[in-house]
Amino acid sequence: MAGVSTSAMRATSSARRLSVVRQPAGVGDKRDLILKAATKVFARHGFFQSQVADVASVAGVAAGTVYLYFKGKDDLLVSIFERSMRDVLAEGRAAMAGVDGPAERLRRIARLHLERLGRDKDLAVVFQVELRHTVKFMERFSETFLQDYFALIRAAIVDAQQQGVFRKDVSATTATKIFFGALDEMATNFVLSRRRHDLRAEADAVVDLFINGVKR
Amino acid sequence: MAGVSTSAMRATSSARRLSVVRQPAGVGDKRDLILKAATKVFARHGFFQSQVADVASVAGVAAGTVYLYFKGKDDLLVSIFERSMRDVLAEGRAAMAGVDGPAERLRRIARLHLERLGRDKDLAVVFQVELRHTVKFMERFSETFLQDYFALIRAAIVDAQQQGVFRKDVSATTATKIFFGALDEMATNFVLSRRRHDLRAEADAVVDLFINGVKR
DNA sequence: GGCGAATGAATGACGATTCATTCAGCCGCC
DNA sequence: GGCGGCTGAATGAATCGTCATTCATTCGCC
Repeated sequence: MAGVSTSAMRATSSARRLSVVRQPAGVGDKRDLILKAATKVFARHGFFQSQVADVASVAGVAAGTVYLYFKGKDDLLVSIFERSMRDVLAEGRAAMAGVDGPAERLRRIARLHLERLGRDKDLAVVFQVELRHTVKFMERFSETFLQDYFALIRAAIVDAQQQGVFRKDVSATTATKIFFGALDEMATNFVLSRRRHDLRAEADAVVDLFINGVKR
Repeated sequence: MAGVSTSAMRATSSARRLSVVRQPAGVGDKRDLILKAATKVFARHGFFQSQVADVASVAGVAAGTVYLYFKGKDDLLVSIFERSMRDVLAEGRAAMAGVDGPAERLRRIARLHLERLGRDKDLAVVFQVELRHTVKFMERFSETFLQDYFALIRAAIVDAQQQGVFRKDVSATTATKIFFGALDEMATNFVLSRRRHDLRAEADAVVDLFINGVKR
């Protein structure tokens, strides 16, 4: 515990070099540090079983310090969510630019989706499990993140339909849910299993099946 | 509240008629009553936000009574899960019997899956949201229920592959996850939205897309 | 010396669980 | 048939632990 504390302090102070205003670098770093610690702790023990004091100690700060950066325990979860969400959507939109083939677009989304979660398992656990604690929370989750994310997928599908590449007799909305659902299940499976997963291959499999079906 | 209490007592005592041993009928009823109340309360407020006292009061019993039937709060959740699970699997297996076409089998599973959840929204909420609180819990969930449920789906797919109706170049396991994931997302969507859903139609859409894909 | 950041012990609330007590039906005895 | 006492189910107020949060104090830098 002393070790964690010490290294955390070293990290903070070294990041503070040469800035006139100390806020930006220092504050950003500590906020990040706490958020990262919270992700880890929540992933390992679950949100309700985690104590703020644990998060603080993993971050190498005192319990009270958490409250200098966050409104409360809930705010930690919300912040983890919002930060990642911003990144995902930005990355997703960027990846869409300049890609035309609908199959290729869906493949990009699928790979991005699974590879991002594959990169940070703690984050994946928080997204697949901890963020779904409450209908209240999930509704909020849906209304912001999913809304936009679904729109991204849906746009690719609608385009393909208009180009005559995809069937027009399936609702784009339904197809979107199915595509997302398949990806989400892959992610959950990855989170729950100890085996290694070739997430890129799984992403491709989802796209293949979504487009071609299982029929011979 | 007095009303609830009274009717609960009436139910109990009326069930007690003419039995030499009073346990069986009476106990079963009260356990059920509490379990039903727990489903409702957990669905509305979330497991961690729910108090045992609330569950008790909805069931029309005193807080302490809950502990005569269940080991503790967790046990309520686990029991809801296990009871439904038993039913679902039995119903699923029964529905498989005597159906040959793989498409038809999948359709049966899909309809059963969504229609069951559609029938009792509180139960649906508990299954889609509350049962996924913790990686620990989800692992348990996976290892029992999903294991068997996946096997049910997988068998249908493997059969179809062997009959030459489905492609053999996709892993049956992967296909199973995708199929389940799609259904699960439909269910979650239903749980989170206020709109009415034609769950039978959605089940059919999932099967159609799963088999034929979106390609024109 | 003064300032803001950080600390962490103390507080207060909350809620799961317990258990001493009540209650109702039933039995055997007179 | 009626009565006192037994049994075990049910009660719910009190207990006990557990944290989230606060805030008086300290720290370290300009």
